[in-house]
Amino acid sequence: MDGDAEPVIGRRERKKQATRAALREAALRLSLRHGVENVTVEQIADEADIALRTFFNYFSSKEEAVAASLSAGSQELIAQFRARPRTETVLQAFREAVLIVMNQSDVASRDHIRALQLIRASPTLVPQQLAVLAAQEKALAEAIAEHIDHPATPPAADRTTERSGDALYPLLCAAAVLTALRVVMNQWLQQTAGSDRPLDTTLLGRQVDTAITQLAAGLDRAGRAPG
Amino acid sequence: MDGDAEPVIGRRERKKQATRAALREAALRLSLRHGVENVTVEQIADEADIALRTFFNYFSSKEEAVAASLSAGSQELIAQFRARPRTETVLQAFREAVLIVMNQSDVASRDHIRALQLIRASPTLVPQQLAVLAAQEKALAEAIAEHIDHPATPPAADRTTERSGDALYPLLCAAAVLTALRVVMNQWLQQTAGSDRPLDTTLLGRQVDTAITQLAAGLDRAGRAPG
DNA sequence: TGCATCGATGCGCGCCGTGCATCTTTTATA
DNA sequence: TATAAAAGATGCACGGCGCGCATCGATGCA
Repeated sequence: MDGDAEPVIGRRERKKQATRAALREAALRLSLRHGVENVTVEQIADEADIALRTFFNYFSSKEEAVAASLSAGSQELIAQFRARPRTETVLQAFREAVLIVMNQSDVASRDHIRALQLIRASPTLVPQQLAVLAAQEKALAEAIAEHIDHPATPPAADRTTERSGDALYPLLCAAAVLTALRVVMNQWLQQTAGSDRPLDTTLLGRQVDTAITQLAAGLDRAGRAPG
Repeated sequence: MDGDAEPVIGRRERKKQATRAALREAALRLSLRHGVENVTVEQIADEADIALRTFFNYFSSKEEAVAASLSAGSQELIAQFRARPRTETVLQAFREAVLIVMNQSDVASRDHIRALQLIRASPTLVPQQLAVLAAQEKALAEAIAEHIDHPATPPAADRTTERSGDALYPLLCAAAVLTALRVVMNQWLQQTAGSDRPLDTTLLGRQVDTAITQLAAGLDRAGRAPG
């Protein structure tokens, strides 16, 4: 949320961010080159020209360092969702936010995609991806609650009986759409595996639309017709 | 899927399963008593009276050993879903399967709940839980595809253009309902935290219904009414 | 009964993650 | 500017982790 852009940042803070970025990028680069399993923390620290001990001041494992590349894009998605006008429904707003983030050809965005590709290639990182998503869920749930003007923590504590459905909605909706996005992204990454540069976002956009449409339609289906 | 019940099982296989179960139960018991962080693999092996080295022949970490208690319940849920008649819609069938599994007062089921409680208490295990869910997704997606009579791998490979929506559905639906179940279970475990024995499944049943109903309704909502 | 197979075990090694003490850089203050 | 305080970076050491390897013993089979 308030992650960026205090105008006054000392040299100390800048160096910390630089160190963190160097470690994050080194972890991603080496893991893409040699595979996550074949990279040691010491190699990552050397590549970034940082002491081994210092690595652990920033990340508790190499997996966490790689996953850090995901985190940025995740927060960006939440921010874009919050920027959508309230005239849009929740699912409409989410769709637009996804497309905006996808079409950013940022450096951070590129690393985000690369990290996702890496995760597809190495099952060790799947839990990390899902952990990032879990954190995203909480943030998006709050954003959704605000979007529909449903205060997250109602001051009146007496109506605890039947508001359970309403209290559930933001969590459920956030979890569902992020899960849908994950499924679509996985399919898209699978289809575009191998090709490096172009990254056809139009196809991804169509698939996001398909998934959100199905969610909005209720995604129930009848069983096989008898006989 | 085919995990159980060849009638002829030699002593060797039985001992293997016993060893695995002993390690799994020891890991869960010690973790519940002392917290996951404060338990070493050596303690688990000692508790189960198994050599330390042998532990790693079965699990690659204590987290994996604890998560094994989840896996059983997960597979049971898929099996119950497959057993539902095709006259039920996908979401109806899933709801019934969940309730059946929840009301089993099995020993395995009890361990399943205890493992979930343990996960809530120790963030180290969240990735493991999500990893189990990821595996569940794949299995449930296949079950859903069969339930709606949608062959997972159609022999005709020519219609690759517009069947993307249909191919997406099982994955999307499986991911969505399992995510919903996870959200509801987390809320329920939070509410019932502290009380050991009763485990009010009726409340859980209501919340599962609420979540599935919202999914079936499309879970879209309008933004805050302007001005 | 003898042999082949396979799991359990002990040993050793390299990596992981962290507490602690120290050094260096940055920031605040006189 | 000079100097002290604060905070991050680094080196060191230690215990746990995860696994390859060789060996032993139990099991299954002829």
